[in-house]
Amino acid sequence: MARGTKLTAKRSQVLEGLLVSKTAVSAYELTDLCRNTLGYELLPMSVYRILDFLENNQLVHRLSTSNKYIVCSHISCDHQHQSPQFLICKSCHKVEEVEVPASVMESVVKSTRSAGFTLASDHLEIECFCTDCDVLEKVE
Amino acid sequence: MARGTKLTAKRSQVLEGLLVSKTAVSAYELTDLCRNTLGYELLPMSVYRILDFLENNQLVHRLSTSNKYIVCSHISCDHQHQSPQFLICKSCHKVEEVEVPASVMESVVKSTRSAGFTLASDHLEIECFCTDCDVLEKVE
DNA sequence: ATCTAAAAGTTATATTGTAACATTTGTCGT
DNA sequence: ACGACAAATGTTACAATATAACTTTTAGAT
Repeated sequence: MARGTKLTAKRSQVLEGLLVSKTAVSAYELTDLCRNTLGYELLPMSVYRILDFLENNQLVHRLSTSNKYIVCSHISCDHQHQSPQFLICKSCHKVEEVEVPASVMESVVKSTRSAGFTLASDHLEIECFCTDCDVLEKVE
Repeated sequence: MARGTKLTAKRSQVLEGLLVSKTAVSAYELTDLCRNTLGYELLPMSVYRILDFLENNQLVHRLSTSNKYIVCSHISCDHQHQSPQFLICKSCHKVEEVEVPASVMESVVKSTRSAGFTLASDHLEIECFCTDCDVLEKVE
């Protein structure tokens, strides 16, 4: 792991919460999950801080589209991967992770650069509806 | 405009606020701007509702990455455009709009479909740092 | 053992977003 | 024009999210 890096007990607990969770969760949802399901004593403030740490150390992704967090799927690898692209259901927040094709990433980097910007995220987020929710959307 | 569609006085005021603003703004920022700079009587609740309306009528884009709003740049056109891609400065929220290359959009649609998802947004959002803020980031 | 920096605890509060219900306004048929 | 109905807006209260500021604890280093 990078520097400034100790995976303390509390941090492991939060990470465990994320590993247990099947969907992306908010800081508060994660706090509840850790307390109610796993029996850990944690307060939202700590969870926010720890999520910050975990994000900085590439252990979790923060989905800014939904303000939720999801564990990095390559948490146990030590080699490089393509950038992840998260398909996020707007309705139920189910998340599907796929790799961003290199060509797409190149295009994004290129347009970013030529506008004088620097890429600030390690992934792409796409707002979607999953199969289940898509049906519901149309019924309503 | 689409159905259910009346651009009332209040709605115009909110739209005017967005047109005046140089960066993407949150609902609360927009409320302040409308009240303080433009002298309109508006409450956040109304602004939320009106922004909803404006979004549904393709007059504004909601940037879910930052929960801010920006006026649609093609507000006065009647022809079709490529999907916009917003480069959003994480720090100062300056927004640059560029067109998404057709090939990129195809790829996104394709990966979305093959995961069984349906695209739910009319644009892409890329988190960046602009030139000014990028420097600051590195100094801190 | 003591000093120090990092981590975690604690409390309060700022910010953002919505629910629920009341009132006003505009549109339509008669 | 009149009443009826729907759409829009007003109003209040509150839920949910996020952070600031300060205190205490913990883990290493010397």
